Amino acid sequence: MNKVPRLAVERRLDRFRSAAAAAGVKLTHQRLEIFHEVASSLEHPDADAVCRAVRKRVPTVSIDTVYRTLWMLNDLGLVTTLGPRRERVRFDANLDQHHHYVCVHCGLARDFESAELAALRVPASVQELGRVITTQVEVRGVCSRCARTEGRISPRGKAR
Amino acid sequence: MNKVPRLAVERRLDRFRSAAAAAGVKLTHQRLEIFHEVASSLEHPDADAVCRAVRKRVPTVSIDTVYRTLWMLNDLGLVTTLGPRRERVRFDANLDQHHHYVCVHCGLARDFESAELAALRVPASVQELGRVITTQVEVRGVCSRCARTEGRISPRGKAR
DNA sequence: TTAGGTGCAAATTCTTTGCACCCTG
DNA sequence: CAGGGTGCAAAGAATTTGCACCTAA
Repeated sequence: MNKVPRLAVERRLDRFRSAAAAAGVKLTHQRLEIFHEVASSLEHPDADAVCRAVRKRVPTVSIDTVYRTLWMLNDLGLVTTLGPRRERVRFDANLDQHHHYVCVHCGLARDFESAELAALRVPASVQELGRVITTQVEVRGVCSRCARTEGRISPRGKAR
Repeated sequence: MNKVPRLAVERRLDRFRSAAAAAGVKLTHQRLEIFHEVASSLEHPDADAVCRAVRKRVPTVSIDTVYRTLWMLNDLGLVTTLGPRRERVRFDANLDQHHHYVCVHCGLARDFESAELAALRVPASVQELGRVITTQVEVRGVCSRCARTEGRISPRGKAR
């Protein structure tokens, strides 16, 4: 349950300040606290966890501000998401070892296999975290159909 | 937009039939159609897509039966999920190339880095699908804390 | 000052659950 | 025939949105 090194957090906050200035978004107390929480945590918290943590310092923050801020940070490229990217659960009947290519624009998903990937082993640091059950590669990109359709792609704009 | 080869679908259906018998669950018309839909699709459909497809053949299936069936198939180990595993969106402020270890039991997530993984390149078949933006490895397992707590782990039982 | 940001409450969306009837084994 | 399975309707949970007031720049 370590923390992100102080220096790294500072660097991230600085990056936020510049990005905010560049994008013309305001640096509110709430936003700084929300970003600080994500930037200093190794837990990859969800919105609710961020909200609860931030409330210790800003008791009035609301969950909707947390969501709005996190997605804004995502749009600014300052945070990414783990697991669901605003998608629903999807099911997969392919039980063979395989990996996924997912289009961040339309959600298209395809399996792929790779002997090279199948051969790789996870580093020792991972073994220390616990037992390993599966190892999957998730490649995110823009599928050729979307690339054709859109002049410019926003990895997560208004589109849902 | 190819299909899963007929033979592979048959094999999957057979596996379902045996697993169902072994687990003592009934092989209803709905379940067969639902599994057939997932087993023959390359799309990794979500519950709603499965429901719509199945309704073409069984107009009365309800979305809740689809959900119940899909999770049952998951519990039987006949399907897996892509992306969200019944989790919420989680945020990550680490912008360096890294990978994730996620405990399927408690949801603990940790970053890890690996020169070996960073060096690997995706197969050509993936390039054909579209442009690649990120490549991340997701290792799923049971963290040591959960392994200690639980005698036996169900990768997704009642626990939520 | 003033446009963008916040909190509140209400709306949405996705998913799950209770229950009475139905069908597989 | 018995007990699990299904559909319906309603509940829940997570996330988003409309709006009036607030505040950083």
